[in-house]
Amino acid sequence: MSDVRIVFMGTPEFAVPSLRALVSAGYTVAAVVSQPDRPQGRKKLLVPTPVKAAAEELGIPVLQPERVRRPEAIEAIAAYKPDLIVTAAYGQILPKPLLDLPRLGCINVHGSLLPKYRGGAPIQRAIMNGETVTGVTILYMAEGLDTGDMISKVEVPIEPEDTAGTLFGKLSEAGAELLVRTLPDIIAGTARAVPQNDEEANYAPNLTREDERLDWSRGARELYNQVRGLVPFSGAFTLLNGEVFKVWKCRPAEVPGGAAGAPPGTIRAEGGRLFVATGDGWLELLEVQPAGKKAMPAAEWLKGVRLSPGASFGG
RNA sequence: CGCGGGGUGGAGCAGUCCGGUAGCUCGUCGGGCUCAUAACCCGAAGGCCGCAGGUUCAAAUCCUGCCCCCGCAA
Repeated sequence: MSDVRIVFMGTPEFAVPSLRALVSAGYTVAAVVSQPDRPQGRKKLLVPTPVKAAAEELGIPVLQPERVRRPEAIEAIAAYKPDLIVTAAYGQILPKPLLDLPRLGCINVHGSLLPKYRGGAPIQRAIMNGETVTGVTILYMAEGLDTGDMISKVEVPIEPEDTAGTLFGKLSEAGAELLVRTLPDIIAGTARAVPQNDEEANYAPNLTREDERLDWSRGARELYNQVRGLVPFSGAFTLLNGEVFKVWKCRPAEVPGGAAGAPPGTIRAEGGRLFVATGDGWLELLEVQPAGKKAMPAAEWLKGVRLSPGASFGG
C-alpha cells in the first residue's frame, strides 16, 4: 500500500485522528493541506491549526492556501502527485479540477449519517436536535456540499450526557477507524458507492451567534440539548440586564413545590440552586458565566448577586 | 494601538464617581440547641484591597505605568 500517495486535507481537532491513523496504517501521506493560521483571541496571536501541528510533528509538509480553488494552489497540490485525496473538516470547497486530480478520487470523512446533517456543524446540530444516534460517513466527494456517493458508515450513539466536545472525540476516533477499514476497498477498486437519497437530506449549517442564544419559550429538554450541543466551544448564552450571561451546564428539573405559570426566563433561586422558567418546565442552571467573569458553579454566583424580585433572563 | 468588563480574607460579591474606622452572602474552626441535620443560635481565625510609582495630613478609593483574567469582534 506504500504505492498509494495520499494528500490529506483537514483543519480542526476532528481531523487529527484520521491523519494519524493513515500514517500509523503505513500509508504515504505526501502532504497535508490545512486552513491558513488565523489570529486567535484578544491578542491576535497566530495559532497553527490542530491538523497543521500534527502534520509537523509527523514530519509531513503542510500547504495552507488562502483559497484552494486558485490555480496555483491546485498546482501545488498536484505537485505531490496524489493517488487519493482524503479530506476531513477541511473548511473549503474543493474545485472540480482538484476533485478530478487523483486517480482514486477524493473522499471525505463526515461526522454524521448522511444524507442527514450535511454541512459544517453536523455534530453540534445532532445534539441540539436531541438525536440519540449519529455517526460517521465516508463518501466520494462531489461538487455539492456533502452530496457524493457513500462508501461506508458507522453509527455512534449519543449518550444523554454527551456534549459536542465528548461527541467530537467519539466521532473523530470512529471516523479514523472507519477510514483505515474502508481504504483497502477504495484502493482495490472494490468499494461500493451508494448514492444519497436527496429526499431524506437535511442540512447542518455552521453555527451562528443566534444559534447560541437561549430562547426561554422553548422547552427545558430542548434548551438542555441546545446547551450541551454548544459545550465546550462557544457555549450558550442569554442576557441578564442587557449583558451576556453564559450557561455552560444545566438540566431539566422539578422545582420543589413550584408549579409553572411563571413567564419564560423567570429566575428562581432556592436553597443555593438556580432555576429558570421555560416554555415547558424548569431548567436548573448548574454552571454559569456572568459578563466579564469566569465560569462558576451557579451556587457561587448566587452568593454574590443581588437579584431583584421577579428578575428574569432574556432581557 | 479593534470594543468593553474585571482583579478586595478560602469562594462569590459590595465599597471606588463624593479620599478618612475592611462590609455582605457563604465556607472554615470552636461552642450551644436538637433524636438529628446541609437547619438554627453564639463566638473566632483569616485581607500588604493585582504590582510599581505619584498626589495628599490621610489612598481599596484620585493620577501615571505595568501584569493577569473574561466577554464581544476578527
